[in-house]
Amino acid sequence: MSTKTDILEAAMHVFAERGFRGGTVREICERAGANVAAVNYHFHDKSSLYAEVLQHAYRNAGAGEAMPTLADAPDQPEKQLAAWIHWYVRRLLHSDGTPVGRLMARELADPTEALDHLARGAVQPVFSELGRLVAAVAGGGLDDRRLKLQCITIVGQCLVFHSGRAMLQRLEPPHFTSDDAEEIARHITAGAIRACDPTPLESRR
Amino acid sequence: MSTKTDILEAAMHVFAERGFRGGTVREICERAGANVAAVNYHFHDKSSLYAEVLQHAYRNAGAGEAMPTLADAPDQPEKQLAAWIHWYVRRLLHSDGTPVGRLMARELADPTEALDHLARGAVQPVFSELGRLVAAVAGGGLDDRRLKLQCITIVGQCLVFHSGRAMLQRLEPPHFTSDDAEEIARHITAGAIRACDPTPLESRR
DNA sequence: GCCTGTTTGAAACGGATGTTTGCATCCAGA
DNA sequence: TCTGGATGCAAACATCCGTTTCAAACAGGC
Repeated sequence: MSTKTDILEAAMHVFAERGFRGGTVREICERAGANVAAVNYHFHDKSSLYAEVLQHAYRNAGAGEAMPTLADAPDQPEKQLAAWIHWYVRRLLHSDGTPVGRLMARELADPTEALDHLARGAVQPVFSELGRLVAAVAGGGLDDRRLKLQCITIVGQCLVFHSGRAMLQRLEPPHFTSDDAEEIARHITAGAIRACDPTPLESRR
Repeated sequence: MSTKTDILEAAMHVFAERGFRGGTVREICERAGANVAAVNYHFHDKSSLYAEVLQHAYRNAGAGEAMPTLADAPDQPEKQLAAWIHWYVRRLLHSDGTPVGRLMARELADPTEALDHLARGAVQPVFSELGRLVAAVAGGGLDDRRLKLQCITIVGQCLVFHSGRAMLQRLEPPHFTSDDAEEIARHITAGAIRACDPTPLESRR
């Protein structure tokens, strides 16, 4: 039974590094110290192995800190929103352990049928909680579309530091690494809270 | 000379659909109505063809519409920043013709050596212009790191509507399509201009 | 120890892919 | 008309990949 889990672990890293097509079963098996035929014996084929890798990765992803929610402190929505953004940024940048972030990015660039299950099961709850937090900070001053827009742009600001990392590193400095997660989170939080302020743009001076 | 451009055009669509590894020389040539050896004759090899496709796609993206710059109206930085964001969002979402967005997303998820050239040649100028615009709107009230942070988060907010599209469509409505480019751009612009306001967060009420 | 079902291993298979080769074709310019 | 370089084409080549085969090694119940 050790061989099967070894292959699963090795496949997770190989698929995260090289993608589904780029990752070869030979590299997976070599990394797992197993024979080439082991993949087809323990899993039916390469595709089934990939599906199990995704499930395994997402199941073990929430092993870290718990997501901050509005219910934790209903009277301090701004503090909870800040905590949520900090949690999300740290989750994205501190990819110690399972490289679930890279697997996710690859799924977005090249969606398979596994993305539907992932969206409903793992992403929607996180997104819904962000919606509750933003709505609470805004105090009901946002309609559905503006609320959704605000949530998407918050997530986008966090995501770009991970998904766009390869590009950002090739542009001119200053650069931002995982050590700057707190600075990044503070910046995004400040912008998000200001955006929830119902004051019109023209009267801010 | 027609064969070379035919191959370039066909390769752009094939690489956008299937990625660099997934797109085969044979499919490209079949689509271009050329022989398999044409790729290695006109371009050195598959990698060089891919690099030329990336540059060609990014250069011709949103052809006809020039990037708004600060130099166009140095006394109206906010208006120019709004124009820049609108231009960038429209460029990302209205991918009529060249599928530059999908190519970039794939390149970010799976960087090749072509990304270096792309970053220096095509992306850095666009990013630098955004930096000038944000600096002008802020009126010199931002240091290097905060300026860079602001630019990255602006780009991130635009990008997420494209790179995260597959996921966003699978979440709960309301959804945003390319028809909502103007609404999206206005939302991002409003947030960006507020973020450049040097007023401390606590005194906004 | 023997039998039975499970797991591992080396090798090979069949197919796909990037690239090369050798020759045919075209087409200005002498 | 002849020529030489540029281009196009069919076929072959070399390599890599996922998968299969089949026999050996193993584990546990009798």
